[in-house]
Amino acid sequence: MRKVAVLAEDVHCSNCTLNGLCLPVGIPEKDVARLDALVNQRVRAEKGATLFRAGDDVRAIYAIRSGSIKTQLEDAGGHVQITGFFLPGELIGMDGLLSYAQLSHAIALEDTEVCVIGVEDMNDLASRIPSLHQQLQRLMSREIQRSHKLLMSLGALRSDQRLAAFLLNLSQRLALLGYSATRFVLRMSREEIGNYLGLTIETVSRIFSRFARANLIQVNQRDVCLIDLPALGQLAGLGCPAPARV
Amino acid sequence: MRKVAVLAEDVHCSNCTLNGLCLPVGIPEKDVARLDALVNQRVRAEKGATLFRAGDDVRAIYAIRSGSIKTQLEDAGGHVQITGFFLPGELIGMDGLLSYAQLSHAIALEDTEVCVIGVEDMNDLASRIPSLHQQLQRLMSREIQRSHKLLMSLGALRSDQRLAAFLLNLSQRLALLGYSATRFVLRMSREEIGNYLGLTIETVSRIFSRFARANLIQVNQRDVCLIDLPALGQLAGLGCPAPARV
DNA sequence: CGCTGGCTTGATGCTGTTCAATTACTGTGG
DNA sequence: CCACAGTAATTGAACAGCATCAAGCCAGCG
Repeated sequence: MRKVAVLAEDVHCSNCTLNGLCLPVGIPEKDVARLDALVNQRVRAEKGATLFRAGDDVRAIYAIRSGSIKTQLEDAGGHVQITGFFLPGELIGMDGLLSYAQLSHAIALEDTEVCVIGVEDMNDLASRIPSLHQQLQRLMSREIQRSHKLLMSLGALRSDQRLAAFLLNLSQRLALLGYSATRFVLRMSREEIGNYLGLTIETVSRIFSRFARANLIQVNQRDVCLIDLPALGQLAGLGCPAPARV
Repeated sequence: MRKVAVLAEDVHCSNCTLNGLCLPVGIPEKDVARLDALVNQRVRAEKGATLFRAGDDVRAIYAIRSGSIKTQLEDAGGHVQITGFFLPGELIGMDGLLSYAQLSHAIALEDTEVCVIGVEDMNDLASRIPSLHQQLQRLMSREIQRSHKLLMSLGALRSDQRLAAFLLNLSQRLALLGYSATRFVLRMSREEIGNYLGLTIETVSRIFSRFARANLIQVNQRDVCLIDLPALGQLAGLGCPAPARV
Protein backbone atom coordinates (compact mmCIF):
# COMPACT_ATOMS: atom_id res chain seq x y z
CA MET A 1 0.00 0.00 0.00
CA ARG A 2 1.05 3.54 -0.69
CA LYS A 3 2.40 5.32 2.31
CA VAL A 4 1.09 8.31 4.15
CA ALA A 5 3.87 9.51 6.44
CA VAL A 6 3.84 12.14 9.11
CA LEU A 7 6.61 14.68 8.84
CA ALA A 8 8.43 16.12 11.80
CA GLU A 9 9.44 19.62 10.73
CA ASP A 10 7.08 22.32 11.82
CA VAL A 11 5.93 24.71 9.16
CA HIS A 12 3.41 27.36 10.08
CA CYS A 13 0.89 29.45 8.23
CA SER A 14 2.66 32.62 9.23
CA ASN A 15 5.83 31.68 7.41
CA CYS A 16 4.26 29.73 4.52
CA THR A 17 4.66 31.07 1.01
CA LEU A 18 1.15 29.96 0.16
CA ASN A 19 -0.52 31.91 2.89
CA GLY A 20 -2.01 34.43 0.50
CA LEU A 21 -3.88 31.65 -1.28
CA CYS A 22 -4.77 29.23 1.45
CA LEU A 23 -6.62 29.17 4.73
CA PRO A 24 -5.25 32.50 5.99
CA VAL A 25 -6.87 34.52 3.19
CA GLY A 26 -8.76 37.48 4.63
CA ILE A 27 -7.48 36.93 8.13
CA PRO A 28 -5.61 39.81 9.82
CA GLU A 29 -1.92 39.23 10.22
CA LYS A 30 -2.05 39.24 13.98
CA ASP A 31 -4.55 36.37 13.89
CA VAL A 32 -2.67 34.35 11.32
CA ALA A 33 -0.15 33.57 14.01
CA ARG A 34 -2.94 31.95 15.97
CA LEU A 35 -3.61 29.64 13.02
CA ASP A 36 -0.16 28.19 13.50
CA ALA A 37 -1.47 26.25 16.44
CA LEU A 38 -3.97 24.50 14.20
CA VAL A 39 -1.51 23.10 11.76
CA ASN A 40 -0.28 20.52 14.15
CA GLN A 41 1.31 18.27 11.60
CA ARG A 42 2.29 17.91 8.04
CA VAL A 43 1.93 14.74 6.11
CA ARG A 44 3.58 13.40 3.02
CA ALA A 45 1.41 11.22 0.80
CA GLU A 46 3.08 9.15 -1.89
CA LYS A 47 1.66 9.11 -5.37
CA GLY A 48 -1.45 6.96 -5.31
CA ALA A 49 -1.82 7.07 -1.52
CA THR A 50 -5.23 7.63 -0.02
CA LEU A 51 -5.36 10.58 2.35
CA PHE A 52 -8.85 9.81 3.56
CA ARG A 53 -11.78 7.65 2.56
CA ALA A 54 -15.49 8.34 2.37
CA GLY A 55 -17.03 7.45 5.70
CA ASP A 56 -13.96 8.33 7.72
CA ASP A 57 -14.51 10.53 10.71
CA VAL A 58 -13.69 14.10 9.87
CA ARG A 59 -10.91 14.81 12.30
CA ALA A 60 -9.13 17.24 10.04
CA ILE A 61 -9.21 19.16 6.85
CA TYR A 62 -6.17 19.31 4.65
CA ALA A 63 -4.37 22.13 2.93
CA ILE A 64 -2.16 21.13 0.05
CA ARG A 65 1.36 22.43 0.34
CA SER A 66 2.86 20.79 -2.69
CA GLY A 67 1.71 18.18 -5.14
CA SER A 68 -1.87 17.49 -6.11
CA ILE A 69 -4.86 15.49 -4.99
CA LYS A 70 -7.99 14.13 -6.59
CA THR A 71 -11.24 13.62 -4.75
CA GLN A 72 -13.77 11.05 -5.86
CA LEU A 73 -17.13 9.63 -5.00
CA GLU A 74 -17.83 5.94 -5.10
CA ASP A 75 -21.29 4.43 -5.33
CA ALA A 76 -22.61 1.11 -4.08
CA GLY A 77 -21.82 -0.55 -7.40
CA GLY A 78 -18.22 0.58 -7.11
CA HIS A 79 -18.46 3.18 -9.81
CA VAL A 80 -16.11 6.09 -9.28
CA GLN A 81 -16.77 9.71 -10.12
CA ILE A 82 -13.90 12.10 -9.70
CA THR A 83 -15.19 15.38 -8.34
CA GLY A 84 -12.10 17.52 -8.29
CA PHE A 85 -8.39 17.99 -8.75
CA PHE A 86 -6.71 20.10 -6.12
CA LEU A 87 -3.54 22.15 -6.23
CA PRO A 88 -1.29 23.74 -3.62
CA GLY A 89 -3.07 26.31 -1.47
CA GLU A 90 -6.40 24.53 -1.90
CA LEU A 91 -8.23 22.79 0.92
CA ILE A 92 -9.88 19.42 0.83
CA GLY A 93 -12.19 17.62 3.19
CA MET A 94 -14.49 20.63 3.48
CA ASP A 95 -17.52 18.79 2.11
CA GLY A 96 -17.49 16.40 5.01
CA LEU A 97 -17.25 19.09 7.67
CA LEU A 98 -20.98 19.39 8.08
CA SER A 99 -21.68 15.70 8.25
CA TYR A 100 -18.75 14.73 10.46
CA ALA A 101 -17.97 12.00 7.95
CA GLN A 102 -15.99 12.33 4.79
CA LEU A 103 -18.14 12.15 1.68
CA SER A 104 -15.33 11.59 -0.78
CA HIS A 105 -12.07 9.77 -1.09
CA ALA A 106 -8.88 11.80 -1.48
CA ILE A 107 -5.98 10.32 -3.39
CA ALA A 108 -2.60 11.84 -4.21
CA LEU A 109 -1.88 12.27 -7.91
CA GLU A 110 1.82 12.60 -7.21
CA ASP A 111 3.98 12.78 -4.11
CA THR A 112 2.18 15.40 -2.11
CA GLU A 113 2.55 17.28 1.13
CA VAL A 114 -0.45 18.49 3.06
CA CYS A 115 -0.95 20.46 6.24
CA VAL A 116 -3.33 18.78 8.64
CA ILE A 117 -5.77 21.11 10.31
CA GLY A 118 -7.62 19.56 13.23
CA VAL A 119 -11.31 20.41 13.08
CA GLU A 120 -11.83 20.60 16.83
CA ASP A 121 -9.17 23.21 17.28
CA MET A 122 -10.26 24.91 14.12
CA ASN A 123 -13.87 25.23 15.19
CA ASP A 124 -12.75 26.52 18.57
CA LEU A 125 -10.59 29.12 16.97
CA ALA A 126 -13.23 30.03 14.39
CA SER A 127 -15.63 30.86 17.17
CA ARG A 128 -13.11 33.36 18.48
CA ILE A 129 -11.81 34.79 15.21
CA PRO A 130 -14.74 35.97 13.07
CA SER A 131 -12.61 36.37 9.97
CA LEU A 132 -11.62 32.71 10.23
CA HIS A 133 -15.22 31.72 10.61
CA GLN A 134 -16.02 33.73 7.50
CA GLN A 135 -13.16 32.28 5.56
CA LEU A 136 -14.32 28.76 6.37
CA GLN A 137 -17.78 29.60 5.14
CA ARG A 138 -16.32 31.11 2.00
CA LEU A 139 -14.32 27.98 1.38
CA MET A 140 -17.28 25.67 1.83
CA SER A 141 -19.39 27.84 -0.34
CA ARG A 142 -16.71 27.75 -3.00
CA GLU A 143 -16.80 23.98 -2.83
CA ILE A 144 -20.51 24.02 -3.54
CA GLN A 145 -19.99 26.35 -6.43
CA ARG A 146 -17.32 24.06 -7.81
CA SER A 147 -19.71 21.17 -7.86
CA HIS A 148 -22.31 23.39 -9.50
CA LYS A 149 -19.92 24.19 -12.29
CA LEU A 150 -19.16 20.56 -12.82
CA LEU A 151 -22.87 19.86 -12.89
CA MET A 152 -23.44 22.44 -15.57
CA SER A 153 -20.54 21.12 -17.52
CA LEU A 154 -21.78 17.53 -17.42
CA GLY A 155 -25.35 18.52 -18.08
CA ALA A 156 -24.90 20.99 -20.86
CA LEU A 157 -21.56 20.98 -22.62
CA ARG A 158 -20.24 18.93 -25.48
CA SER A 159 -17.06 16.94 -24.96
CA ASP A 160 -14.76 19.52 -26.53
CA GLN A 161 -16.34 22.31 -24.53
CA ARG A 162 -15.83 20.35 -21.34
CA LEU A 163 -12.18 19.77 -22.07
CA ALA A 164 -11.62 23.40 -23.02
CA ALA A 165 -13.22 24.54 -19.78
CA PHE A 166 -11.14 22.04 -17.87
CA LEU A 167 -7.87 23.26 -19.37
CA LEU A 168 -8.72 26.91 -18.83
CA ASN A 169 -9.65 26.27 -15.24
CA LEU A 170 -6.36 24.53 -14.58
CA SER A 171 -4.52 27.30 -16.36
CA GLN A 172 -6.05 29.98 -14.18
CA ARG A 173 -5.37 28.17 -10.97
CA LEU A 174 -1.76 27.49 -11.92
CA ALA A 175 -1.33 31.13 -12.83
CA LEU A 176 -2.52 32.10 -9.34
CA LEU A 177 0.27 29.95 -7.96
CA GLY A 178 2.78 31.80 -10.06
CA TYR A 179 3.19 29.10 -12.67
CA SER A 180 2.73 29.62 -16.38
CA ALA A 181 -0.88 29.91 -17.46
CA THR A 182 -0.08 28.51 -20.87
CA ARG A 183 2.36 25.71 -20.35
CA PHE A 184 2.03 23.01 -17.76
CA VAL A 185 2.19 19.32 -17.03
CA LEU A 186 -1.01 17.45 -16.36
CA ARG A 187 -0.79 15.59 -13.13
CA MET A 188 -3.71 13.31 -13.94
CA SER A 189 -4.08 10.56 -16.50
CA ARG A 190 -6.40 10.67 -19.51
CA GLU A 191 -8.56 8.20 -17.69
CA GLU A 192 -8.91 10.53 -14.72
CA ILE A 193 -9.71 13.49 -16.93
CA GLY A 194 -12.27 11.39 -18.77
CA ASN A 195 -13.91 10.21 -15.62
CA TYR A 196 -14.04 13.73 -14.24
CA LEU A 197 -15.63 15.08 -17.43
CA GLY A 198 -17.92 12.13 -18.07
CA LEU A 199 -16.02 10.97 -21.15
CA THR A 200 -13.96 7.99 -22.15
CA ILE A 201 -10.22 7.99 -22.32
CA GLU A 202 -10.30 7.70 -26.10
CA THR A 203 -12.54 10.71 -26.48
CA VAL A 204 -10.27 12.77 -24.27
CA SER A 205 -7.24 11.74 -26.26
CA ARG A 206 -8.95 12.49 -29.55
CA ILE A 207 -10.01 15.93 -28.45
CA PHE A 208 -6.50 16.73 -27.31
CA SER A 209 -5.32 15.76 -30.78
CA ARG A 210 -8.10 17.72 -32.45
CA PHE A 211 -7.25 20.82 -30.40
CA ALA A 212 -3.62 20.40 -31.41
CA ARG A 213 -4.51 20.06 -35.09
CA ALA A 214 -6.60 23.23 -34.81
CA ASN A 215 -3.64 25.01 -33.24
CA LEU A 216 -5.47 25.69 -30.02
CA ILE A 217 -2.91 23.81 -27.98
CA GLN A 218 0.25 21.80 -28.25
CA VAL A 219 0.20 18.51 -26.49
CA ASN A 220 2.68 15.78 -25.92
CA GLN A 221 1.47 13.19 -23.51
CA ARG A 222 0.97 15.14 -20.29
CA ASP A 223 2.83 18.18 -21.47
CA VAL A 224 0.38 20.83 -22.53
CA CYS A 225 0.81 24.28 -23.98
CA LEU A 226 -2.24 26.45 -24.49
CA ILE A 227 -1.77 28.51 -27.64
CA ASP A 228 -5.09 30.13 -28.39
CA LEU A 229 -6.65 31.04 -25.07
CA PRO A 230 -9.40 33.21 -26.58
CA ALA A 231 -10.56 30.41 -28.86
CA LEU A 232 -10.56 27.97 -25.96
CA GLY A 233 -12.57 30.45 -23.93
CA GLN A 234 -15.08 30.76 -26.71
CA LEU A 235 -15.40 27.00 -26.89
CA ALA A 236 -15.81 26.68 -23.16
CA GLY A 237 -19.03 28.56 -23.35
CA LEU A 238 -18.26 32.23 -22.98
CA GLY A 239 -18.80 32.73 -26.65
CA CYS A 240 -21.73 31.17 -28.42
CA PRO A 241 -25.32 32.14 -27.60
CA ALA A 242 -26.08 28.91 -25.75
CA PRO A 243 -25.69 25.65 -27.69
CA ALA A 244 -29.31 24.50 -27.90
CA ARG A 245 -30.62 22.18 -25.21
CA VAL A 246 -32.67 24.67 -23.26
CA MET B 1 -45.27 38.57 -13.80
CA ARG B 2 -46.28 35.73 -11.56
CA LYS B 3 -47.16 36.80 -8.07
CA VAL B 4 -45.54 35.99 -4.78
CA ALA B 5 -47.97 37.04 -2.06
CA VAL B 6 -47.50 37.18 1.68
CA LEU B 7 -50.17 35.40 3.67
CA ALA B 8 -51.52 36.68 6.93
CA GLU B 9 -52.47 33.58 8.89
CA ASP B 10 -49.89 32.36 11.32
CA VAL B 11 -48.95 28.72 11.15
CA HIS B 12 -46.23 27.44 13.41
CA CYS B 13 -43.84 24.53 13.39
CA SER B 14 -45.34 23.19 16.57
CA ASN B 15 -48.75 22.66 15.02
CA CYS B 16 -47.62 21.82 11.49
CA THR B 17 -48.36 18.36 10.11
CA LEU B 18 -45.02 18.33 8.33
CA ASN B 19 -42.96 18.90 11.43
CA GLY B 20 -41.66 15.35 11.49
CA LEU B 21 -40.14 15.87 8.05
CA CYS B 22 -39.05 19.46 8.03
CA LEU B 23 -36.82 21.79 9.97
CA PRO B 24 -37.88 20.50 13.42
CA VAL B 25 -36.51 17.00 12.83
CA GLY B 26 -34.33 15.93 15.72
CA ILE B 27 -35.21 18.93 17.84
CA PRO B 28 -36.71 18.27 21.28
CA GLU B 29 -40.37 19.14 21.57
CA LYS B 30 -39.80 21.89 24.10
CA ASP B 31 -37.47 23.64 21.67
CA VAL B 32 -39.73 23.25 18.66
CA ALA B 33 -41.97 25.86 20.19
CA ARG B 34 -39.05 28.27 20.01
CA LEU B 35 -38.84 27.66 16.26
CA ASP B 36 -42.27 29.17 15.93
CA ALA B 37 -40.75 32.59 16.35
CA LEU B 38 -38.59 32.00 13.28
CA VAL B 39 -41.39 31.31 10.89
CA ASN B 40 -42.46 34.88 10.75
CA GLN B 41 -44.43 34.65 7.57
CA ARG B 42 -45.84 32.36 5.01
CA VAL B 43 -45.84 33.10 1.34
CA ARG B 44 -47.89 31.84 -1.56
CA ALA B 45 -46.08 31.61 -4.87
CA GLU B 46 -48.14 31.14 -8.00
CA LYS B 47 -47.13 28.56 -10.55
CA GLY B 48 -44.13 29.90 -12.43
CA ALA B 49 -43.34 32.55 -9.83
CA THR B 50 -39.74 33.10 -8.79
CA LEU B 51 -39.21 32.81 -5.06
CA PHE B 52 -35.65 34.05 -5.18
CA ARG B 53 -32.96 34.61 -7.75
CA ALA B 54 -29.27 33.82 -7.79
CA GLY B 55 -27.40 36.78 -6.37
CA ASP B 56 -30.19 37.81 -4.02
CA ASP B 57 -29.19 38.47 -0.45
CA VAL B 58 -29.94 35.46 1.67
CA ARG B 59 -32.38 36.89 4.14
CA ALA B 60 -34.30 33.68 4.59
CA ILE B 61 -34.47 30.03 3.83
CA TYR B 62 -37.75 28.49 2.79
CA ALA B 63 -39.61 25.40 3.88
CA ILE B 64 -42.17 24.09 1.44
CA ARG B 65 -45.56 23.59 3.00
CA SER B 66 -47.48 22.60 -0.09
CA GLY B 67 -46.75 22.52 -3.77
CA SER B 68 -43.32 22.10 -5.34
CA ILE B 69 -40.32 24.13 -6.37
CA LYS B 70 -37.46 23.73 -8.80
CA THR B 71 -34.04 25.24 -8.28
CA GLN B 72 -31.79 26.05 -11.17
CA LEU B 73 -28.42 27.48 -12.00
CA GLU B 74 -27.91 29.89 -14.85
CA ASP B 75 -24.57 30.58 -16.50
CA ALA B 76 -23.28 33.69 -18.23
CA GLY B 77 -24.52 32.42 -21.59
CA GLY B 78 -28.03 32.05 -20.18
CA HIS B 79 -27.98 28.29 -20.12
CA VAL B 80 -30.10 26.81 -17.37
CA GLN B 81 -29.34 23.69 -15.36
CA ILE B 82 -32.04 22.52 -13.02
CA THR B 83 -30.45 21.22 -9.84
CA GLY B 84 -33.42 19.94 -7.91
CA PHE B 85 -37.13 19.48 -7.48
CA PHE B 86 -38.41 20.06 -3.96
CA LEU B 87 -41.47 18.74 -2.19
CA PRO B 88 -43.33 19.69 0.98
CA GLY B 89 -41.20 19.40 4.10
CA GLU B 90 -38.03 20.13 2.16
CA LEU B 91 -35.96 23.28 2.58
CA ILE B 92 -34.50 25.43 -0.14
CA GLY B 93 -32.03 28.26 -0.10
CA MET B 94 -29.56 26.30 2.02
CA ASP B 95 -26.81 26.40 -0.58
CA GLY B 96 -26.63 30.17 -0.35
CA LEU B 97 -26.44 30.25 3.44
CA LEU B 98 -22.67 30.15 3.51
CA SER B 99 -22.12 32.75 0.85
CA TYR B 100 -24.80 35.19 1.97
CA ALA B 101 -26.00 35.28 -1.64
CA GLN B 102 -28.32 32.83 -3.31
CA LEU B 103 -26.55 30.56 -5.77
CA SER B 104 -29.64 29.31 -7.54
CA HIS B 105 -33.00 30.49 -8.72
CA ALA B 106 -36.11 29.00 -7.12
CA ILE B 107 -39.27 28.76 -9.18
CA ALA B 108 -42.65 27.31 -8.25
CA LEU B 109 -43.75 24.34 -10.37
CA GLU B 110 -47.34 24.83 -9.23
CA ASP B 111 -49.11 27.09 -6.77
CA THR B 112 -46.99 26.66 -3.70
CA GLU B 113 -46.90 27.77 -0.10
CA VAL B 114 -43.65 28.20 1.77
CA CYS B 115 -42.71 29.14 5.28
CA VAL B 116 -40.15 31.90 5.42
CA ILE B 117 -37.42 31.41 7.97
CA GLY B 118 -35.33 34.50 8.59
CA VAL B 119 -31.65 33.61 8.71
CA GLU B 120 -30.69 36.19 11.31
CA ASP B 121 -33.16 34.88 13.83
CA MET B 122 -32.34 31.35 12.81
CA ASN B 123 -28.63 31.73 13.36
CA ASP B 124 -29.30 33.38 16.71
CA LEU B 125 -31.49 30.53 17.76
CA ALA B 126 -29.12 27.90 16.39
CA SER B 127 -26.38 29.24 18.59
CA ARG B 128 -28.62 28.61 21.59
CA ILE B 129 -30.20 25.31 20.57
CA PRO B 130 -27.49 22.80 19.67
CA SER B 131 -29.94 20.39 18.11
CA LEU B 132 -31.06 23.12 15.71
CA HIS B 133 -27.49 23.89 14.84
CA GLN B 134 -26.96 20.21 14.14
CA GLN B 135 -30.09 19.94 12.09
CA LEU B 136 -29.01 22.85 9.92
CA GLN B 137 -25.67 21.21 9.32
CA ARG B 138 -27.42 17.97 8.49
CA LEU B 139 -29.62 19.74 5.98
CA MET B 140 -26.75 21.51 4.28
CA SER B 141 -24.79 18.34 4.17
CA ARG B 142 -27.75 16.60 2.61
CA GLU B 143 -27.82 19.29 -0.06
CA ILE B 144 -24.21 18.56 -0.89
CA GLN B 145 -24.94 14.87 -1.09
CA ARG B 146 -27.86 15.56 -3.38
CA SER B 147 -25.64 17.37 -5.79
CA HIS B 148 -23.12 14.55 -5.56
CA LYS B 149 -25.77 12.08 -6.59
CA LEU B 150 -26.77 14.21 -9.52
CA LEU B 151 -23.12 14.46 -10.50
CA MET B 152 -22.74 10.70 -10.48
CA SER B 153 -25.90 10.32 -12.45
CA LEU B 154 -24.82 12.77 -15.13
CA GLY B 155 -21.31 11.43 -15.23
CA ALA B 156 -21.98 7.75 -15.26
CA LEU B 157 -25.50 6.64 -16.06
CA ARG B 158 -27.25 5.99 -19.36
CA SER B 159 -30.41 7.90 -20.09
CA ASP B 160 -32.77 5.13 -19.02
CA GLN B 161 -30.84 4.61 -15.82
CA ARG B 162 -31.08 8.29 -15.04
CA LEU B 163 -34.80 8.35 -15.57
CA ALA B 164 -35.32 5.22 -13.50
CA ALA B 165 -33.30 6.73 -10.65
CA PHE B 166 -35.27 9.94 -10.95
CA LEU B 167 -38.61 8.18 -10.73
CA LEU B 168 -37.56 6.05 -7.79
CA ASN B 169 -36.25 9.04 -5.93
CA LEU B 170 -39.52 10.88 -6.40
CA SER B 171 -41.43 7.79 -5.38
CA GLN B 172 -39.54 7.48 -2.12
CA ARG B 173 -39.94 11.11 -1.21
CA LEU B 174 -43.64 11.05 -1.95
CA ALA B 175 -44.01 7.93 0.15
CA LEU B 176 -42.39 9.75 3.07
CA LEU B 177 -45.09 12.36 2.75
CA GLY B 178 -47.74 9.69 2.95
CA TYR B 179 -48.56 9.65 -0.73
CA SER B 180 -48.52 6.59 -2.91
CA ALA B 181 -45.06 5.43 -3.83
CA THR B 182 -46.30 3.93 -7.04
CA ARG B 183 -48.79 6.36 -8.49
CA PHE B 184 -48.27 10.07 -8.75
CA VAL B 185 -48.49 13.11 -10.94
CA LEU B 186 -45.33 14.71 -12.20
CA ARG B 187 -45.29 18.35 -11.35
CA MET B 188 -42.58 19.15 -13.87
CA SER B 189 -42.61 19.10 -17.66
CA ARG B 190 -40.65 16.74 -19.86
CA GLU B 191 -38.42 19.62 -20.67
CA GLU B 192 -37.63 20.19 -17.02
CA ILE B 193 -36.95 16.51 -16.44
CA GLY B 194 -34.72 16.48 -19.49
CA ASN B 195 -32.78 19.49 -18.39
CA TYR B 196 -32.32 18.07 -14.90
CA LEU B 197 -31.06 14.76 -16.25
CA GLY B 198 -28.99 16.18 -19.07
CA LEU B 199 -31.27 14.80 -21.80
CA THR B 200 -33.55 16.23 -24.44
CA ILE B 201 -37.29 16.31 -24.13
CA GLU B 202 -37.65 13.76 -26.91
CA THR B 203 -35.33 11.31 -25.22
CA VAL B 204 -37.25 11.63 -21.97
CA SER B 205 -40.53 11.05 -23.73
CA ARG B 206 -39.19 8.05 -25.60
CA ILE B 207 -37.85 6.45 -22.45
CA PHE B 208 -41.18 6.91 -20.72
CA SER B 209 -42.77 5.11 -23.65
CA ARG B 210 -40.14 2.41 -23.64
CA PHE B 211 -40.60 1.84 -19.90
CA ALA B 212 -44.34 1.59 -20.49
CA ARG B 213 -43.90 -0.92 -23.32
CA ALA B 214 -41.65 -2.99 -21.03
CA ASN B 215 -44.34 -2.89 -18.35
CA LEU B 216 -42.11 -1.12 -15.89
CA ILE B 217 -44.48 1.80 -15.60
CA GLN B 218 -47.74 3.15 -16.90
CA VAL B 219 -47.63 6.68 -18.13
CA ASN B 220 -50.15 9.10 -19.48
CA GLN B 221 -48.76 12.54 -19.87
CA ARG B 222 -47.84 13.53 -16.33
CA ASP B 223 -49.70 10.69 -14.69
CA VAL B 224 -47.27 7.98 -13.72
CA CYS B 225 -47.72 4.59 -12.16
CA LEU B 226 -44.65 2.56 -11.24
CA ILE B 227 -45.38 -1.10 -11.82
CA ASP B 228 -42.11 -2.93 -11.50
CA LEU B 229 -40.14 -1.23 -8.75
CA PRO B 230 -37.48 -3.95 -8.50
CA ALA B 231 -36.73 -3.76 -12.20
CA LEU B 232 -36.50 0.01 -12.03
CA GLY B 233 -34.16 -0.29 -9.07
CA GLN B 234 -31.96 -2.67 -10.98
CA LEU B 235 -31.82 -0.26 -13.88
CA ALA B 236 -31.01 2.68 -11.64
CA GLY B 237 -27.73 1.08 -10.74
CA LEU B 238 -28.30 -1.10 -7.72
CA GLY B 239 -28.15 -4.17 -9.86
CA CYS B 240 -25.51 -4.54 -12.50
CA PRO B 241 -21.80 -4.77 -11.65
CA ALA B 242 -20.99 -1.27 -12.90
CA PRO B 243 -21.77 -0.45 -16.52
CA ALA B 244 -18.29 0.00 -17.95
CA ARG B 245 -16.80 3.49 -18.02
CA VAL B 246 -14.32 3.11 -15.19
C1' DC C 1 16.32 -4.68 -24.63
C1' DG C 2 12.03 -6.25 -24.00
C1' DC C 3 8.15 -5.37 -20.98
C1' DT C 4 4.48 -2.70 -18.98
C1' DG C 5 1.22 0.89 -18.62
C1' DG C 6 -0.47 4.90 -20.51
C1' DC C 7 -1.59 7.20 -24.77
C1' DT C 8 -3.00 7.59 -29.62
C1' DT C 9 -5.44 6.36 -33.67
C1' DG C 10 -8.71 3.92 -36.69
C1' DA C 11 -13.08 1.43 -37.84
C1' DT C 12 -17.60 0.53 -36.46
C1' DG C 13 -21.91 0.82 -34.08
C1' DC C 14 -25.01 2.45 -30.55
C1' DT C 15 -27.19 6.10 -27.98
C1' DG C 16 -29.13 10.11 -27.89
C1' DT C 17 -29.83 14.48 -30.65
C1' DT C 18 -32.00 17.07 -34.26
C1' DC C 19 -35.56 18.10 -37.32
C1' DA C 20 -40.21 17.55 -38.45
C1' DA C 21 -44.92 16.17 -38.21
C1' DT C 22 -48.88 14.79 -35.38
C1' DT C 23 -51.64 14.46 -31.40
C1' DA C 24 -53.03 15.72 -26.71
C1' DC C 25 -53.85 19.01 -23.47
C1' DT C 26 -54.75 24.00 -21.21
C1' DG C 27 -56.45 28.17 -20.96
C1' DT C 28 -58.89 32.13 -23.03
C1' DG C 29 -62.50 34.71 -24.97
C1' DG C 30 -66.68 34.66 -27.41
C1' DC D 1 -69.94 25.74 -23.09
C1' DC D 2 -67.48 25.49 -27.22
C1' DA D 3 -64.01 27.03 -30.48
C1' DC D 4 -59.68 28.41 -30.87
C1' DA D 5 -54.81 29.26 -30.05
C1' DG D 6 -50.89 28.17 -27.80
C1' DT D 7 -48.22 24.89 -25.34
C1' DA D 8 -46.77 20.15 -24.03
C1' DA D 9 -46.03 15.50 -25.32
C1' DT D 10 -45.42 11.76 -28.55
C1' DT D 11 -43.51 9.61 -32.47
C1' DG D 12 -40.70 8.86 -36.66
C1' DA D 13 -36.53 9.33 -39.63
C1' DA D 14 -31.96 10.84 -40.35
C1' DC D 15 -27.86 12.11 -38.36
C1' DA D 16 -23.96 13.16 -35.13
C1' DG D 17 -21.33 12.49 -31.31
C1' DC D 18 -19.32 9.64 -28.43
C1' DA D 19 -18.46 4.78 -26.93
C1' DT D 20 -16.60 0.43 -28.00
C1' DC D 21 -13.46 -2.66 -29.90
C1' DA D 22 -8.99 -3.34 -31.65
C1' DA D 23 -4.30 -2.22 -33.08
C1' DG D 24 -0.26 0.07 -32.69
C1' DC D 25 2.84 3.55 -30.40
C1' DC D 26 5.72 5.68 -27.05
C1' DA D 27 8.17 6.37 -22.67
C1' DG D 28 9.98 4.72 -18.62
C1' DC D 29 12.12 0.99 -16.24
C1' DG D 30 13.64 -3.36 -14.74
